[in-house]
Amino acid sequence: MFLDFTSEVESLLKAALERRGFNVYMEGVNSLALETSPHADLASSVAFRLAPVLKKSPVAIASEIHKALSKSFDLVDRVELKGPYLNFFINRKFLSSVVKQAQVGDPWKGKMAGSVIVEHTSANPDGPLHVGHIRNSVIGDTLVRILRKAGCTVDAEYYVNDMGRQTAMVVWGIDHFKLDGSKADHAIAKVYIAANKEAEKNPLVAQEVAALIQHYESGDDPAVAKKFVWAAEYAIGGILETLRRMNISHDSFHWESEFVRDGSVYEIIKNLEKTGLTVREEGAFQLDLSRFGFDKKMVLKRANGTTLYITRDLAYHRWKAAHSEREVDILGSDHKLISAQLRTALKLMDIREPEVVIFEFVSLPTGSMSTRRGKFISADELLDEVEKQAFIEVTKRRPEETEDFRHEVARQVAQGAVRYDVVKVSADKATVFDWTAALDFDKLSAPFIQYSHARACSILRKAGTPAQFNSDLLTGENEIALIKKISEFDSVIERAARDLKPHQLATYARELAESFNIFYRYSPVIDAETEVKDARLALVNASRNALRETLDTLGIPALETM
RNA sequence: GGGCGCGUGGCCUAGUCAGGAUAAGGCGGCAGCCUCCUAAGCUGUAGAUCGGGGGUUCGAAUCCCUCCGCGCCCGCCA
Repeated sequence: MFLDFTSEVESLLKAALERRGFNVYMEGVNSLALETSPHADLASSVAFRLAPVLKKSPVAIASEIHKALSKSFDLVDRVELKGPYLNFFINRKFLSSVVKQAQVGDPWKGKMAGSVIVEHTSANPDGPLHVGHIRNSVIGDTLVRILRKAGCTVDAEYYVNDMGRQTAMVVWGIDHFKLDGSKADHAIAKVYIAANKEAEKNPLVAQEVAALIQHYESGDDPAVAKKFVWAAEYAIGGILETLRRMNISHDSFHWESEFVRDGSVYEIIKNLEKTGLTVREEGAFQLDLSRFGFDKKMVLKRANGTTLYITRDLAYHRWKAAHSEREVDILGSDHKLISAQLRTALKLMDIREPEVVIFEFVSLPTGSMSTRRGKFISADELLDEVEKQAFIEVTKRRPEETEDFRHEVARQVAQGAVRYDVVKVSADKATVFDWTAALDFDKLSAPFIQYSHARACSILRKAGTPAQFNSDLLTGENEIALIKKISEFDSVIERAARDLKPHQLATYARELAESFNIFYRYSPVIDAETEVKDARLALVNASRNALRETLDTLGIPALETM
């Protein structure tokens, strides 16, 4: 696929540069200055980089390189010299091999290896996921899928914050108010909000909550421990149900308490003590990171002896580092500082640091969300509404279908629409939640891509896949553009897996669907003359497979009819 | 006040990390395309001093400096 073409161009260019003795700039990323371009399948502007060193004009250098290029090509058709640019073009063999490879199996499966732990969602068990949380879940789950597609073995983990103040507040809330029997996570939110309200007017609540934390951490009261575990499990149960609605699941769960019970939190504290950077101030045990640019000290233990989230998280990260070759954390922008401190502390202990993907906040038109104040739009509500709208849209288009069919399509369209809306935006862009946009199923959305896939399936249902075909007959501009787009899947995956940027795959998915739709519009398949028909059917099959794999990697259902 | 992130047509966004050859999509606007494989589609058109200013460079949306605006953080919360 495209990576094969890329590496051939790289070796051609490298060999030519060596032949001319131009190996000055052969270090570093993209030293050959290769890029995709409207002027070529792959273009190099390396001549510009060599010009100041060689003291010659870029045009002259490009010309010399061009002359020095080997003439024996495999996937390259020709190299055109265009002023200072070297333009590489793919050949017929490449196009044919893409169509052929894409007929069966998963030719885009990457060659990356190694075990990766991706921690995502890890929302506190104090309420349902809201439209901000799902940015974490969708980015995380999409990265899990991308890394797997790239060839890695991935463990998706949920870190359950059962020891924090929020959970203690929930436990206190359950003791003083009634869970009302609504969906577990929503019921938990109600008592949590009520408890917070109570705490605002009654200072005794804070004391009781602190006592709960102490008892749970010391393990001296089995009844308290039972309450914490029950509350967290109850809330997480509801959260997982919501995640399932979005086609998201975790492979393993680690509880904060696990790292207290096995003593590793205390080992961490001991190890940090050895750095000589710890101090006791006002009774609290703290780590001074000022020499690394953090003006606030990192508190490891409260004055009352209990540990904090950050301390337990250090222990969890030590465990993750020991059980993987690469670890990724998905965190909201409110964790920027704390995660930087965490990485510094890990470095001090000589523990491998995680790669951290930070996403910016999702806010409401009325301001930022808050579970504690009950100010949020839940993921369940969003999914319900989107599904309702999708049902209306399906019914408009397929009124003759059964209600079951329309509901099932609506469910899968909604699932995709919600995921795509979230993943299509780069993580470092803050967004404002907008109902109108969320309920719009037009071009920059999952249904657009699902629809292309369904169209391909429809053709294949009618005409089948050809046993024999001659892909050299696929010479139309739209056909060639589509084949190229299909071939790019592997390079998109590799890049997204390396940079941890799932939105790049979302962009690719849209482009792929667009290419297919244009082909669909201009290249009739079923009515074409036999040989052309078979070749086009093969291309439809290749497109269907590429669309299916792309959707699958985005966690979006690939509907065969909609 | 300090740290980090963001600022691209009326609105939302890609491109920025690895500087290159006419700044790319969507929504909305206007004008077209269903005797033709699902029109959740396709085509055309109008609309951008890439937040402002300076700098580096043969070349800057992209790198550096500075200013402005917005977001997040600066808890013995997570």
